[in-house]
Amino acid sequence: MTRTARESGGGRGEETRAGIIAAAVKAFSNDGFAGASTRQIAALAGENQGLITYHFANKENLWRAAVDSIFGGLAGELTERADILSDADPRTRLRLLIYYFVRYAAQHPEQMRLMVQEGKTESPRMAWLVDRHIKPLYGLYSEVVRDAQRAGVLPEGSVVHLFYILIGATSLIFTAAPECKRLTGQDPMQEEMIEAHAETICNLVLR
Amino acid sequence: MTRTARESGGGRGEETRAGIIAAAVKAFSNDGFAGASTRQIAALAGENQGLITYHFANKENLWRAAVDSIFGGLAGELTERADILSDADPRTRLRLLIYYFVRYAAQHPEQMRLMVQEGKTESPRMAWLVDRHIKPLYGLYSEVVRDAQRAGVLPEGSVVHLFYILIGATSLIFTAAPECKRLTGQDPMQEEMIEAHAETICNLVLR
DNA sequence: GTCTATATTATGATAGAC
DNA sequence: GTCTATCATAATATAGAC
Repeated sequence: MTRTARESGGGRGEETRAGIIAAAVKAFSNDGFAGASTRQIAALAGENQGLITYHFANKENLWRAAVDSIFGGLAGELTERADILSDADPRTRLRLLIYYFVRYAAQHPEQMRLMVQEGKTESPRMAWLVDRHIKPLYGLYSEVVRDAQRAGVLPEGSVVHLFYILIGATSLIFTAAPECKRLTGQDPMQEEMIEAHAETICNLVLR
Repeated sequence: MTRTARESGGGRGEETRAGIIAAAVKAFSNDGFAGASTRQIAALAGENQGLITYHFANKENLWRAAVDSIFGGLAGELTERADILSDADPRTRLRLLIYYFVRYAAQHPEQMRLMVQEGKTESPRMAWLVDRHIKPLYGLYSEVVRDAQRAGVLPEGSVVHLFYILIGATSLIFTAAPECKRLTGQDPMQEEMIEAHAETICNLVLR
C-alpha cells in the first residue's frame, strides 16, 4: 500500500511536511511572500529544497499551507471560549475575552504579521486569505461586539472600526516586539508585560 | 562650478533623486526591504536602474533615504500641533490630538507599514530606524500621555502599553486598507470613515 | 547625470538518480 | 520520499561610454 504526499497521518513524510510548514510560517510572516525564499525556508526546516516541490508543488501552495496552519483552529477556539463565558455578566465576559485576545496575540505574533503583510496590497493571495480565514473571524467578532454594545459595555459605533481598533490595540506591541524591546528596554513577550497590556486595554476601554 | 549628487537644491539630478525616493517609499513599505527590488523601484520612478547606484550607492542607502523621507518632519509637526493645543483643556486637547493622529495615519499608511515591516526582526536597519526616528516620537508621545494621565483623562498605566495601544488602534485599519475593503466592503480611506474612526476611538478611550 | 552592458549571485522550478 | 544537479530568470552591483 503506497502513501501519497497529500495523505495525512503519522508517516515520515508528514513530519517533513510539517517541519517545512513551520519554517514557512516564520519566513512568510517575517519577510512576506516576495521576501521569503524557498531555499531559506528549506534551510530553516533543515530539509532539502527539492522536498518543497515534492510536498507543495510551488511557493504559492506552500504559502497557503502556512496560512492554514497559522489560522488553524482559531475560529473554533474563539467560539468555544465565547460559549464558556456566555454565563458571565457582559462586562466580565468582555474583560476575559480581551485577556484571551491579548494572550493569543502574544503567543501567535505571526498571525498579525501575516495579516499586515498581505492586507497592504490587493492580490489574489489577499483575497484568498480574507475569504477563507478573516471573514469567519470577523463574523464571530461582530457578535461579541454587538452583545457588548447591547449591554452598554462598549459604546455605539460600527463594528468595522471597533474590529480594527481592538485588533490593533491588542496586537501591535507583540507584532513589533523586537522594536519595542529596543525602544523601551522592555520585552513585551514577558508574562508580566502581557498581563499589563491586557490590563491597560481593559482600563482604557471598559466602562 | 560642478554640482555633486549630495548637493541639495533645484538641480535636475535632485528631481530624479526625489522621484526615486518616492518610489522607494512605496516599494519598501509594501514589500519590505528584502521583497522590494531596485529594478522595480527604478521602473516605478520611470528612471534608469543605474541612477540608483549613482544617487544612493546601494539598496541599504536608498532604504535609509526613503525612511528619512517618510518620517520627515513628523516630530516637528507633532510638537507644533501639541503646542498650539496647549491652551485647551486636557480632554479637548487629547481629543484633537487623536483626531490629528488618525488623519495622519490615514494620509501616511506607509509609515506604519514600514514600522511593522522592520520592527518584526532584530537587524541593523531596525536599530537605525528606532534610534533615529522612533525614539524622538516616543519621547513626545510620553509627554502627551503623562499630561493626560495627570489630568485624569487617561487611566494610569505605563506609557509603553498606551503607546502601542494608541498607535495600533489608530493605524491598523489604514495599514490594512485593501484588506478592510474586501472584508467589509467599506473603504477606510474615505473622509467619512476617517472621521468615524477617530470618533470611535475617542468614545472608547476618553472619559 | 544619465544610460547600456555585464559580472555575479540568488531565486523558483524541473529532471532524474536513488 | 529524499536528494543532487541544473535550467532559466531575476536580483544587486559594477564598469565605462556618452
